[in-house]
Amino acid sequence: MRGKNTKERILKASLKLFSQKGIRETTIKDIAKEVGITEGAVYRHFESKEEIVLGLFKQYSEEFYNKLLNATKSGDSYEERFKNTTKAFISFCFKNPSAFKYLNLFHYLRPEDIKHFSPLPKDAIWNLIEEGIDQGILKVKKEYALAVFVGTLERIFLLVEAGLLKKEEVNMEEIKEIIWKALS
Amino acid sequence: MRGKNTKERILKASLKLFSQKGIRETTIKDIAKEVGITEGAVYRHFESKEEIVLGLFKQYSEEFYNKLLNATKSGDSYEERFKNTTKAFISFCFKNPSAFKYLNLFHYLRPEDIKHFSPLPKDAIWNLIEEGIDQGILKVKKEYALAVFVGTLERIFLLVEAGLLKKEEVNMEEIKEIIWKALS
Amino acid sequence: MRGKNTKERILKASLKLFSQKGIRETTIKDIAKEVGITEGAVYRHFESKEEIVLGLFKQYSEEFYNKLLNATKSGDSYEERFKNTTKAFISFCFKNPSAFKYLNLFHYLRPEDIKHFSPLPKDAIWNLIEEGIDQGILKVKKEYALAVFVGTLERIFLLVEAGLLKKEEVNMEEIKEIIWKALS
Amino acid sequence: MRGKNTKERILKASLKLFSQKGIRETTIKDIAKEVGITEGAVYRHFESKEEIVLGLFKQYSEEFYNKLLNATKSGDSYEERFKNTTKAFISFCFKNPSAFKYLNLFHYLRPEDIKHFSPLPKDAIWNLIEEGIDQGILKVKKEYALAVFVGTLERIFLLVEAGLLKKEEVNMEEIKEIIWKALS
DNA sequence: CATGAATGAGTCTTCATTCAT
DNA sequence: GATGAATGAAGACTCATTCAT
Repeated sequence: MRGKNTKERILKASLKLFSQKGIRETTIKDIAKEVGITEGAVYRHFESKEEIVLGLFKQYSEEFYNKLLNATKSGDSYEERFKNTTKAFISFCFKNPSAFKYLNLFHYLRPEDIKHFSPLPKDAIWNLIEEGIDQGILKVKKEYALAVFVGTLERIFLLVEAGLLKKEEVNMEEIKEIIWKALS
Repeated sequence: MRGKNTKERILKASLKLFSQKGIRETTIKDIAKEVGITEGAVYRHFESKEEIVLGLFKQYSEEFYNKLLNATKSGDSYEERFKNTTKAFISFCFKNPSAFKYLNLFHYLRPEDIKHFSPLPKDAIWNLIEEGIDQGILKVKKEYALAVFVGTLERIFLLVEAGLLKKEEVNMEEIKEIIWKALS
Repeated sequence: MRGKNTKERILKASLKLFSQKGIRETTIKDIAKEVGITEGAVYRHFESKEEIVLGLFKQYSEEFYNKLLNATKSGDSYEERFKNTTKAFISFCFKNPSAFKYLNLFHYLRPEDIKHFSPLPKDAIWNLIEEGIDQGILKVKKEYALAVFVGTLERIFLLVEAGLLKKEEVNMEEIKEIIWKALS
Repeated sequence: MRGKNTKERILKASLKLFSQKGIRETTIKDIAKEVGITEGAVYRHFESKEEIVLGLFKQYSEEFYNKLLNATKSGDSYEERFKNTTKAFISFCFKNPSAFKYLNLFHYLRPEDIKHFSPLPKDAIWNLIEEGIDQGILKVKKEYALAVFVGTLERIFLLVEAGLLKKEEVNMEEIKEIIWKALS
């Protein structure tokens, strides 16, 4: 074992580059260079570029899902659980901006691939919303609720990424209130 | 007649393929075949693939911007203008799904390229929102308002594209109300 | 059309190199260099190396089969047809030594691939032999007869190729007599 | 015990794989896996893949030669020695099909390499044939005799390998008669 | 002696672009 | 204006060989 954690380092470098430049635009050589090894070495750890691509999606998709799922369960009232879920969402975005960008990339570039994975992050939110509607707390069509929830938070993230909004200016409490007001 | 509008046909075919498969995944040969010409002929109308890519962005970005801008001006009250803008947004999405998907691709894959263009569709919305805030009608931070507006509508579109929401079920009136409630 | 008959020239060069060095040992670059083009150009004419490999097998396998089949039908007596078939075999070998070597390569390297092709050269001989046995002219098990016929002639060819026997010393008449004696 | 005879086990595994898939198609990793060791370990026993390739040829070429040579000497009459040699040939083929296929591979893929080795199996037969001709027992040109002898037996083997002839149906006595009739 | 990570030189294949016709 | 053959620079992947452990 010459390098330590090479597999992990490859995944990390891949995520970074994929989210920065895109999947097709990132070559195995780019990844190898970022890690500090040669192209061939990558293939000792992964059978193909596709394995890296899908492996990363699976890993972060599950991680995000679990974070959201936990949040949907933590809190005394429905509203608190709702709030915690928006927090968890925003929190994941900003702690793993590369991962979040990467996951979103799939909506546009590889919608077909997404179908093979479950559960997906949105499923956690979906369930939360359904529950809110069943209890009469949320008052809008569930698809609209999902769109407001996910769409708004994703855009907040993109505005920060684009430099149009400062990270420090992101006030989770306020954002949660806005979404809550829209749906209830 | 056959050779007429070849440039337009190339753009149309490119948009279709780019939005379906991605830019990198679409070759000049693919485009030529879709148009019914040969590879070399494409280069009689465009200097490079990049010219097509950016040309398309410019064209639809401007078209979308203009549609939105007009909408922000048409209506007696601010609320009506706001409503008309959401309608114009949704309307553009569903009439030009390829173009909308294509424009969004740039947020993830080529954020740098976007900066060279102005005005961008969001600028029209941005102005509308600023105005609403100045007049005390909208009550939230303008970045949040933009996030809710654009994020929600984009997600509605994506849900339809993904088959999770039927086009017929999209009720503009209701959606406008939700956004309006969130921001006012 | 910059070069003439490029496709044909690729096939010719491939056959030559494959039969000299083996299929795996011959690269697309080797072939391109032999033809006087670049690697990429090969792919305008063939989708893959495999297409060249199998295409060549099919082409010469059929040609050889047809030559043999015609020979099995030309002649008044069975013996004369038999003789003509040995002549046709030897004749094909020496006129197309590359092709013959190439076809034989498949017995050792790609026996599986052979199964997908029919008819094969040996089928023509097989039928001739069966007929001879049915008529009571040939007196040995048909598999043995095939082995003597094909094995002997192939070895004659290999001895010439190896420089152990001069082409001019190959006396078809005599060889036919030997085989005939063995089987009748 | 496990590490014992590793060299032999590598050779055995290599022969098996080479004869099944071809030399180029067999990787050091394949061989190592078959033996149950790792790639690096192979290089503790052999300096290169080429050393294995040639080592195997040498080993089995000599073994086959010796078997044939012994047979050419065992028997009271020339005819009996001739018969025993055909038996020895067939016997070697069927007891070591991998080795026989492997040796034959060289006729097509690496004729140059063969020249460096002597004696070769055919030399034993060559001498037997020359003797038969000198004694006036065999009546055909010696090259033809060699072709009939070796070609026929090799083809018998290939027919069995291809599943076109059952091993049980191979009657050495009869085959020897056919060859003898052809040459005497 | 053995491991298996890493190297580096290929190998097949793709594709934007050029250019002779 | 159009064709499609050819170029040339990459890109994904392979594999014999080396080497740190």
